[in-house]
Amino acid sequence: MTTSSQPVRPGSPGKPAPAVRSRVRAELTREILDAGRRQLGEVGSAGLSLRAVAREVGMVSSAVYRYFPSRDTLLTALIVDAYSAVAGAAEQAERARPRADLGGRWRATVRAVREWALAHPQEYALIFGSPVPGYQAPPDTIDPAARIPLLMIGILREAEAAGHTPSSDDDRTIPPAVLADLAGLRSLAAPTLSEPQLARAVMAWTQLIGSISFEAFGHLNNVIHDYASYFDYQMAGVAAALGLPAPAAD
Amino acid sequence: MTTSSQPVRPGSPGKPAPAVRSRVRAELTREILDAGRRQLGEVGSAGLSLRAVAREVGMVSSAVYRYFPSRDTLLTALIVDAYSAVAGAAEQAERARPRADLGGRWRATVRAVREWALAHPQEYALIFGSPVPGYQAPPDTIDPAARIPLLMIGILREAEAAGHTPSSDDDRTIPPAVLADLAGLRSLAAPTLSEPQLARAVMAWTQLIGSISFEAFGHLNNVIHDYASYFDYQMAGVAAALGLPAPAAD
DNA sequence: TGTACATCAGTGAACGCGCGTTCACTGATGTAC
DNA sequence: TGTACATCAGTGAACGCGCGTTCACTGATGTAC
Repeated sequence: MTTSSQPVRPGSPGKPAPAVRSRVRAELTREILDAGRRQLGEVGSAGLSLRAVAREVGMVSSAVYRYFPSRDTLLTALIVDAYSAVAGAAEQAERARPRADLGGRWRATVRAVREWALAHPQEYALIFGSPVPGYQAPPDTIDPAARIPLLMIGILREAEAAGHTPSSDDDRTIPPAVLADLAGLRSLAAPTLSEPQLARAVMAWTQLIGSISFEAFGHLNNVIHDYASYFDYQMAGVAAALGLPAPAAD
Repeated sequence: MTTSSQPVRPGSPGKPAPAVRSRVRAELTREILDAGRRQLGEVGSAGLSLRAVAREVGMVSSAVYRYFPSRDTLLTALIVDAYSAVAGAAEQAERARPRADLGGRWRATVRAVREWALAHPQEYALIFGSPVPGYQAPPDTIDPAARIPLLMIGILREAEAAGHTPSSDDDRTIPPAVLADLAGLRSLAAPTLSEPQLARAVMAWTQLIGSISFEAFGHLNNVIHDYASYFDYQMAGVAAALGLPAPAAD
């Protein structure tokens, strides 16, 4: 979606420069997206304007239409990019922990999401805030949006395989309608996890984004001052409820 | 904020109609706000326009300035109204349960918030979604925004007085920075609640709004289909963690 | 009760602005023979 | 290697639109004597 032209290796000296044009095209596409991202940071998604983006890239406004056929297409590309960026940050942080440190991998994941959100507030708002009115997210956004939840579920599956499961203090019976939804999710993403554990996972995901949104949108502004500590405390509780072991010492 | 003119009893026949003008003014102020609310439902907060509101009320656009000195003032009034509306809905639902049914009062509160959000998605997005870019919420919004959290804390205080406290399975030590913030909150709002319980209360508030936002903004669109059941299940877990008794039978 | 003046609500025109999108065009880059 | 043609990127003008806000004005409602 982001770059629809074929990738070209920059320095292949054999062939006589076959795709100068397409290389330039890819570069400009990226420049436009970068400018759009900067725009987003200043005026938010509803104020994103093709003309302002064109101005920043140094083009005339109509030229942008060679790259994105409409404002909504550009917005979609930015949304996909944002999902990919936050997922990439989370995956990278998670990968940096030793495989055996399941608690540490979980913590690295949630911390990375929070840190990315604070570093890119408008991009975060674009994907996790109110939907842009009149804009319908195309299916292209589904896969990138699923990466973080899948990453979290992956950790839980490994934890289960390693014998880490929640203490069964929360053995409420699950209503049938909820069970049905969870069964569907299980068949899609996590055949080995139990329904109660899957329910906890979905709630953990909700709680992660809910907490970051409260911080980013200022809803606990005069209540919690050291949000990093509060967030860690909150997420440690979530991890414990999921049966994850404490993180290894740093 | 909403209505700055003095209330006038419509049918006081003694005095010779002292304030026809101010009564008309109050009515028109309300009409403008209603139109603004309708606008909001169609185009979202960023697209809210004074001119469109004026058109809907049947005024010329400049006439609106007799009632709201700028677009942002109108937006603020709408935000305050939205906070008041959702808080009013929650308080009313809570009040309808028998005082002794602490679990039922809690459940009525969270359900009322969810139902109000689903019935007024754009107003919900206005107060709990991404902040309107370039708009700074004035202090007028703080009190109405605090009503629901205070309602929830009130239930917890009564529960504590009645001997309902969480089973101490979550007796993690709280980091000092978090403790300090919670102590500040306690002195403001809930002198009798313990810090761990206050922490759980803040998280419950986060989880409530996080869950409703996930539903309203479509983040679990193809995962949870029967969201009402899922929401009840989730919130029952939160209530149990807070030590609240199960709701009385309906 | 009646008149003179002050207050206020609403009008209509105008300001300067930015927006998304279309279109005919120029000139440069690539391709086929 | 050289020429003829096709493709493509970017230009500049124009379209029709809606926006927030200001301002001098008219006429109706209220107030003081």
